[in-house]
Amino acid sequence: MATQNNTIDATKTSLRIIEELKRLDGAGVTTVANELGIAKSTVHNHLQTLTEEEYVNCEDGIYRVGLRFLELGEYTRNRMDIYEKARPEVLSLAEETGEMANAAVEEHGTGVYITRAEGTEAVSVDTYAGKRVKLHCTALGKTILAELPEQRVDEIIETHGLPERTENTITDTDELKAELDAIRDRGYAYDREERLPGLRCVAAPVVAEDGRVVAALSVSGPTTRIKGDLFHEKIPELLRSSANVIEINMAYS
Amino acid sequence: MATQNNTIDATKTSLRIIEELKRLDGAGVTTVANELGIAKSTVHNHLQTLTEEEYVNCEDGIYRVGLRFLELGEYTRNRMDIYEKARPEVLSLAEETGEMANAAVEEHGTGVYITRAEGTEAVSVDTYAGKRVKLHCTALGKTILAELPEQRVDEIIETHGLPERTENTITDTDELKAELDAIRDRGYAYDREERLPGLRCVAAPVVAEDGRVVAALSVSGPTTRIKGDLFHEKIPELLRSSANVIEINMAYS
DNA sequence: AGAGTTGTTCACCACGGCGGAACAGCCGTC
DNA sequence: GACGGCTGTTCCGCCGTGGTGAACAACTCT
Repeated sequence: MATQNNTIDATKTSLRIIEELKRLDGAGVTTVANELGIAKSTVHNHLQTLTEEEYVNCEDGIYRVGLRFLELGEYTRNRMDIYEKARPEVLSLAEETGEMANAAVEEHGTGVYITRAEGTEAVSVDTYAGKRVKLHCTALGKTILAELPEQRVDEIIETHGLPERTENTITDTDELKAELDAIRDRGYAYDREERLPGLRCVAAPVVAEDGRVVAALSVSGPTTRIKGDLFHEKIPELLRSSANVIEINMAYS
Repeated sequence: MATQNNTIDATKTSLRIIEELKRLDGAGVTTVANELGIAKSTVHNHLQTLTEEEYVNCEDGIYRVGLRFLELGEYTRNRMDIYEKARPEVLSLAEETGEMANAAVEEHGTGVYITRAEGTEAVSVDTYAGKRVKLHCTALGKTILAELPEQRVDEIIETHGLPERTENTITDTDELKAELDAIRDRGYAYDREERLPGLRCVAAPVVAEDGRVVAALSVSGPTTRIKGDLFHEKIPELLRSSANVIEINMAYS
């Protein structure tokens, strides 16, 4: 666990314990200790601290992640102007298409959903606000990548790799670069079951005045429904239109 | 900073730095260091760690709380069955009253909003999902207190006190106890500008089969509008009805 | 170019985080 | 009801590391 930097190890283990609690959906001291391969007493001390600070709850010996994180998360989301600008557009996208509409931003080289809305026909998938996804295997992520400087794209590929999620996932750097060029020309991106089998996705970027990409919008639904004109014309048009509204709103405020 | 327990100090300072970042809406190393009275280098090391772990973002020397917290927060909220049961009721309460409707739970002796909805006439206040409020000065909090065992109420008063928020805030223990008795008899609670001037609130508890209070629902609006029959009859009735729906839904699932 | 910021690095030192073992509660089982 | 087998908790010692202040670097303003 030792690192060359002056980085604080205790904090890292605290965070790792929290992430483990999330992964296990709540657990006891020994379970976490075994899972992470650290001493029971260490885990106990961390959990005691986190509980005292009200970031973790303990009930009947089962520790769970607390709502303190919701406070910090919602707070930071509400402070993002892109969020309040994007939310109405995501809602109307969901209403107009009847499918699932999402908005995401890039953070530390991964995509983070900031809001989503379900249309009347929407299939529920594994996404929720705050959910993090790899950029290369989603339409949202690929539009964002297409707008980032190439140097940054290389960095992201370097650190995150191009892990395969389905048989359609782009796992080759050159292939991805070509795809990004195509997306940039086209103005929007497709996800043809590259992250989840059966799920198609269209996404368009929201670009600020200075040319930096601030977010991406997407509509996703089952391959059986998202096809033909809808896939190639209607949804892309709706997305570009919504993105445009947001871009204008952000420029004048 | 030393404590008698085996509690981890490094984690505490990390958390304190994060809370400070939230309070300051983003800040640099020196600002945080001065504000907390700890060494620059210490703050720097913590922020570097937190950035590396992707809990904090750094842009142009300004550190901000990251969306990682949203991930954990949304995740834990979505895992609460009370959340998905309460959400539709909160929405319909907002629709029926036109005002702001909320749901909150108790955590570590404070009230935490888990969801809210704005009616067409709703005034925007300072609440958001995840927001934490003292229990004694809100209708939501008082209904929860009224359903908790007295021993627990005493504990909470002990640790949190009864700080004055407005001139109407109940700051006396005996007075609060009497109010809780009245609430228990009545089945719902009032907030007559006890937390914010001009804001009135009605709340009802959601109680599980075993008698433990799991959440509270509320409707809030300006004193000028929330009055008369609405305040004393209609809204309380809507709240009790919604609470009942949730209670039944939770019992059979 | 200077003086004021800032963020970063460095090396030292004491203290506290880590771990192992011992202790304490709690639940079933035979 | 004493016994294992499981928890969570406490205790203590030692090595490691988190905290610090001062020196360094990068940067913005006069």
